[in-house]
Amino acid sequence: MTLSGSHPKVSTAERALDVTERVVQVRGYNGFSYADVASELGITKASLHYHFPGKAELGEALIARYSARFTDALERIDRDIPDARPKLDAYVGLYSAVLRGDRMCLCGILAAEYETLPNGMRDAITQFFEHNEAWLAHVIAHGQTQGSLSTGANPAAASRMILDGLEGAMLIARTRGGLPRFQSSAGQLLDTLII
Amino acid sequence: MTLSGSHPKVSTAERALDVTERVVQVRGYNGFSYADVASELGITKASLHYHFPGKAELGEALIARYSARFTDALERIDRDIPDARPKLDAYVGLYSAVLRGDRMCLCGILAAEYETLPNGMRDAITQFFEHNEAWLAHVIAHGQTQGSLSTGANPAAASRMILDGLEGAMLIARTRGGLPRFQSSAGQLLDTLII
DNA sequence: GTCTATAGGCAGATAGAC
DNA sequence: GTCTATCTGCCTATAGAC
Repeated sequence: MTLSGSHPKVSTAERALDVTERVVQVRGYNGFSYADVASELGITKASLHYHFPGKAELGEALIARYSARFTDALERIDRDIPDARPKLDAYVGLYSAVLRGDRMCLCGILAAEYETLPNGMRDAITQFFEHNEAWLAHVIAHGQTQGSLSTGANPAAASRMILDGLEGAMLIARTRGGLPRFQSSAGQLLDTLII
Repeated sequence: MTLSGSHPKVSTAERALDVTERVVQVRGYNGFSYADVASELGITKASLHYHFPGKAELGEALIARYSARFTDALERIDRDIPDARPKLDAYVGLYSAVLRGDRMCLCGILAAEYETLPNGMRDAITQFFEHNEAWLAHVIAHGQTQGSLSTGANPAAASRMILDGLEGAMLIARTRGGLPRFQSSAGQLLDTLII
């Protein structure tokens, strides 16, 4: 971490993760190659193998960084926004930002390829969804005791519906409707779920 | 179509579609090869190329058959079940049957790989989702005029929420929770949506 | 850290015999 | 319709020089 300028130097490994993250979110894990990433970085495939020994390790590092950032974002929402419904709106905002870059949720697209992935990646994907569900359930439960939010379903069931609905909405919006369809669907979901 | 026995002869092309359908629903379009399908059929890759000139044509034939069957199933539900909510339950049942075979909805898994697919496949996927949404909207609107069903959302919005929710629930259930999680989530979705 | 060179395998696809 | 044989290209991965 540099303190000097507005353009801190970024390691090659970090830039490789940036490029890989994008191509995987667009084309999937089975739809990208070391050659894709290396050529965009301006290095060779062999150099990329120096930073990440194999595709599996690159994939695992990818999810690890993505999950850590997502966790940070969730903690920030929890800290900065007091009421439950605005928290959920901010959660939807995270998804909107991804879709705006014509990307799919990383773990959503990897979930589709689940059966072809190495075990380390599978476990990390499972944990990502578990953590998201737990955070949503916590926000909903807290909103209920706070009195700022009420729903017909219990927190665990409501959190599953939100996670499923948002991932599905992203998946389908990328084939037609794009961001407007996603936002309309996501807004309707929260409006219907929160009484 | 044979009328004779209980084991009618099935053409190689048809059997090839059966195998391809399964491997794509499990591993995705970028996760299977001509070799996979040919070896399971007990023929060579070259023979498979006789029936389907290329992977794109095989993929297009696959969606065409899948969509036609799905359309038939929807028509049957519409004809045989009078009330809206049981129709929607039967619709969910179509998804449950797919997941029971450890598969993902064909067009759902292909939606994840959308950016890597040939144009013919993309268009067919879009149409599949459009048709599903239109059918759901029609069922909901009909149930409303019938008086057997009411929802806070309008039929178009409700149909999007159902489609998104079910596709997302399938996607995530395959990584954890399986069929029980899907059915719990789907049931909750309809219960919440239908007032 | 990055390179050149290369290995070994599998991909999708075609020609032509039977 | 199915086969053998083959092509070309891309894939992941490694060895070893700089």
